[in-house]
Amino acid sequence: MVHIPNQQPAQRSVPTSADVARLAGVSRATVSYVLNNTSAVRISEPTRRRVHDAARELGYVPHAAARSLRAGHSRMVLMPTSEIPMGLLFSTFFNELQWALSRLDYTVVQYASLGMTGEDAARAWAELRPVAVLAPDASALGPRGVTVLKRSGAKAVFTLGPQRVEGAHALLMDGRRVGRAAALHFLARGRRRIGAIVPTEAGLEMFWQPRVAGLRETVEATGTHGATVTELSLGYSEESAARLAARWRDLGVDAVFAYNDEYAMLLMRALQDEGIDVPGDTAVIGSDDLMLGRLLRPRLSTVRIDLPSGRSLAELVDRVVRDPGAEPEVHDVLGADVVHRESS
Amino acid sequence: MVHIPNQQPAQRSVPTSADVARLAGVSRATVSYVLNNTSAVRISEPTRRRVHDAARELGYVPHAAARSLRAGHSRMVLMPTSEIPMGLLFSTFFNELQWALSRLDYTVVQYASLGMTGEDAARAWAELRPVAVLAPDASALGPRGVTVLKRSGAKAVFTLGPQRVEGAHALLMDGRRVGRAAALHFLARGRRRIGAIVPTEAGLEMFWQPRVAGLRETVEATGTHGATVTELSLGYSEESAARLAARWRDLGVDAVFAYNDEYAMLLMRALQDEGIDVPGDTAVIGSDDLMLGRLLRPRLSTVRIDLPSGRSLAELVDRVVRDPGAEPEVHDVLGADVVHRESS
DNA sequence: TTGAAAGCGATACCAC
DNA sequence: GTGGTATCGCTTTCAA
Repeated sequence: MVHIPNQQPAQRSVPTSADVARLAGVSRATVSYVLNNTSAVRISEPTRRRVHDAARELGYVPHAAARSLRAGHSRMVLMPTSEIPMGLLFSTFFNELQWALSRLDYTVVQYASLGMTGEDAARAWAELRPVAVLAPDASALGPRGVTVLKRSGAKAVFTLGPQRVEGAHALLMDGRRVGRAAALHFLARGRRRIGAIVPTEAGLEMFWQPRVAGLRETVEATGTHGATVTELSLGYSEESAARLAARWRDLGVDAVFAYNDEYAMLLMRALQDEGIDVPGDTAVIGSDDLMLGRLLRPRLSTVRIDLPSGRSLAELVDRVVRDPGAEPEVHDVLGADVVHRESS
Repeated sequence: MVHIPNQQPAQRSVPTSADVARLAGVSRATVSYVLNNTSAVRISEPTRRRVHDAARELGYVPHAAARSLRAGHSRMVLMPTSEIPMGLLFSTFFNELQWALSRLDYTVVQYASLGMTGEDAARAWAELRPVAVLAPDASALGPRGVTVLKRSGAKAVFTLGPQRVEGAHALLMDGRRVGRAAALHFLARGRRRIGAIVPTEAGLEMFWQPRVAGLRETVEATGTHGATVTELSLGYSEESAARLAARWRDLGVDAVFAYNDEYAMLLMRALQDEGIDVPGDTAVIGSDDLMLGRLLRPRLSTVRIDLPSGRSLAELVDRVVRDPGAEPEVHDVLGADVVHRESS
């Protein structure tokens, strides 16, 4: 393509270390030594000065790609993101992790991988030659994907989520524990006919399915006589909640576990508007322990989810990067306990 | 560094196109042609096959850095992130934008730039040679920063936030409009002594200061007799809200604009617990139009903030990347209107 | 239709 | 102390 310098008179092309060298009257090697403060080589003060001045004058900035190509490795940590909006809890967690990693001098790259799955996605990620990959969804990666990543030089492959996968380290976040905590709470308080509020919004299955499964399993495992679990769909709107509340008495449910606090609050308000007493007629419990749940009357009971600190996970990642040979470990990182307030 | 292959027996190094060429018995050029489907060159079917097979067998994945180094440009869009957790509204917006960009075949990279400011940060970003930079905080970038980025080859530099900066395109999100909408609402309804709830949490100034400024300006501009604005600090906790509510009657405030709906809900509950009638004694308005505000009684009035779609902004970025010569434009993208419910 | 080779930008070894 | 130069992996022009 022919490039005619038009309105941009000063559109010089991007300065390279060669330009700096030329201007300073030294070799590119010297430029590199000075700018990287290479300790193995001593450069005279006047030369250093000339190089620094030249670099400043040209506005020279080193080229990260060229550097890591030469070095044969980078410090990029890849975090593929999915389109679905996770709740406040998880986005806070990911944010923290990201910051902790950058504090350890990693470059964290969030990469949106449009509807690819498994090996295809892994290949796309591998092109960036990340030193570590933190994939939120193990199922979409698969053992083949892990192999692809490792072959391409990734020293650490982690999955963060409800599943694990062969060959990768896992930060296992077992949502079933959330459902289990709720179930035990209800059963201990004599509730038997348990509803499970499930969001109709697409893409959230990854979060609610394990929670409901945990609820079910626990109810069945305890073998409490007459205990049942019923799934109930709820969209995130007042109308949807009103519709569900309108047929509530027919459902014969005396306790309900909601996917999270927001859905719980929505439902609880609709139940109250319908004249149903909470917790008298129906006990309600949410999850995530949002501050706002305390503002309702009765105050919302909830399952508090404990996630490890971003810092500790960043350190774990760092450790694996430094010792890539180690056997993949599974870290069970999700804790869940009931915060009993007034709605249950 | 000496590398002794120890526990990992199959630790062959990462395959390159040269390895593929060797295995397929062709040259590296041919490998490139085949794998990139170069239309300018026709390769015989048997050769294509051999190359593909070899690539598959080796698990070959091209090296993005090498490729873009050679190409002289990349399609990376850099979005520096700040440590502060923005609200749901903005994180949704950024998410959308990110996805829209990746749909336009850009690689979106979120980069955490630890406490650097201005030129330093810009230099760190420039090392990645992004084709575009979307910086959330104009003030921290500065005109010098913009220059650095452009010098390093960035075709589009955008700021997204309440301020603009010389040389960069701006997606101006003028928070003062939010305060203005609230002020007009209160004044029209005869309220005079207006409180402004301001979060004590650090790092949020960028969001609330413009809102409060807009509130102030508007009250002063209308010159309503006896109208005042008082800033009131509130931490995100029930205790903090209770403390503020306890001294409420002394404050003599008949209307209060909260930084956002969450703080508004927190305060409103505390006021009610203190026996203060909302909206009778004090009108309350929040902002962001959270669903949960509708669940309180009275339903929370709010200032709804309109942000443009991620898609339209992604297209704007794309347009500027394709025509980098264009004069920087300022796009005023934040709309604000009052949603009057019951608390005001 | 295929191959040889230049070159993108930075670094580090080896001479001088 | 400083400078040449090979090299990282890939694309692309030019010749064969």
